[in-house]
Amino acid sequence: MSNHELAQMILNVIIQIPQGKVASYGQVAKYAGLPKHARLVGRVLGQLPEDHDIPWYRVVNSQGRISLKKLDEKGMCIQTAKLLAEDVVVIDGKINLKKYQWTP
DNA sequence: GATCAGGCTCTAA
DNA sequence: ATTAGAGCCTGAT
Repeated sequence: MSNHELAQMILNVIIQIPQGKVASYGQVAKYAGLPKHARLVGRVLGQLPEDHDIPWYRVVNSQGRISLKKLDEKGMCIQTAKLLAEDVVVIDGKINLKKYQWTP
C-alpha cells in the first residue's frame, strides 16, 4: 500500500480523538491497524499535508509527554496551548494520562 | 530520569 | 536492488 494510504489510515484514527482527550502514538498506530508503527505515526504527523483537520496536538507519547524535537519549541508551545484550551491539563509538557487518555 | 535494545519506515547514496 | 543512517516511539533495565 502507498504511504499516502498509510497516512490516511493514521489520520482517520486521529480525527476520531474526542476533544479533551489524548492518545499515544502507539495507541493510534494500533487502532490504525499498524501495531508496531508508532514512529511512523510521528513521521506522518511531521509531514502533514496542508489540507488537514488533524488535531495532532492530541497525540502524545506513551508517557503522556510531548515528543516534539528540540527544534520545534514553538510547535510544542502551540500544542500545550491547544490542549489547555480543551480542558486538558498540561504541566511542563506532561499530561496526566490517567485522566485524559482516550479509550474508545 | 537516563540508557538500551527492539522494531519499522523513509531518504539518500 | 542493496546498504546505511536517522526518526515527533516503546517497554524494560
